[in-house]
Amino acid sequence: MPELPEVETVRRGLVPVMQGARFMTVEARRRDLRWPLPNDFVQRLEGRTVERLERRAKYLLADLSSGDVLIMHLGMSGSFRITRRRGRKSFGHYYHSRAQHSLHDHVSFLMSSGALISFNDPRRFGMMKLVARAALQHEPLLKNLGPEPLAHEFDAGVLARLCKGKKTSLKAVLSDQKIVAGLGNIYVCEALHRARLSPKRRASTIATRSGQPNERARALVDAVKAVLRAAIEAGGSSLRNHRRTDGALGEFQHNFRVYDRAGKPCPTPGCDGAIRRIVQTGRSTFFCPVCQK
DNA sequence: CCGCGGGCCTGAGAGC
DNA sequence: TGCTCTCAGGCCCGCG
Repeated sequence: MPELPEVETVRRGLVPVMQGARFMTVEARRRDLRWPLPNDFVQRLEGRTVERLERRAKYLLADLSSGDVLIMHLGMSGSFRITRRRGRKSFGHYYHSRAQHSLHDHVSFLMSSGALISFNDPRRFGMMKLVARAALQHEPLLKNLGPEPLAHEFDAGVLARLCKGKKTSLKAVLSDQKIVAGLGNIYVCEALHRARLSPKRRASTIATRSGQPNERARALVDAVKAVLRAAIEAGGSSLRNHRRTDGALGEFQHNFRVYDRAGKPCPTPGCDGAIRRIVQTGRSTFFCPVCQK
């Protein structure tokens, strides 16, 4: 489900109720997420304060007063929902444990801010993991991630160097979290269309032989940044599972130019092509064969 | 090292 | 209505 804009939308929703707040009660109803939650999961959270809630690629990172970092990932179908704790303060635990949780609400946090945060994930491809902050740079989930696409360090030169000599497609390269971290199937397709580059194009063709960026590399980096910024602005894309933490839908799906639009006319001004769906490395790709070269 | 396909899960939607 | 089939926004692993 969630790519960078959706995860960032979730982060922004959680910050007001999590950052600076303490875990009062933690419940793990289902521990068998992508990987099992550790046995001491609840104890290592309860009583701790979230000092900062950050995002790296598609991971949420909660920096805790204990020196641990809670790493969270939404997988394909994960979402966080905030409801206000009802009743008197002393009834907090009662309402938490008896809360009207629904099927697939696997983990919940009752925070000192008064918020009840529920993690819902039907497919259970999501995960939560606790690691010591001091060991974070060795964390296997994070250590091989490429640059953040919205950071200054991600530019045409960096992308060109990473694509130099690569025989694989631009679609595969942009989907690779080791090259650039945070894009997924939707935003790769959307960025390539904005840059007018074919998803089938060999990645090496955005760099000179020496690895210098060409005009295509610049267009692609600009397109990636633009589409991500616009999608964050719109609260992400809601296809089936993504919701903002207040339950509202994201809006960026209304701005898709190619994703899930097979057969529809290409939105590029002056282009009379129709959007096509093909399969690359097992996943759907949507593009316009006329204006994307 | 690199790229590909399979697998992990559940649910929605299409077609019969 | 209900069955079967396909597909879904991610990522790890093993294979060649």
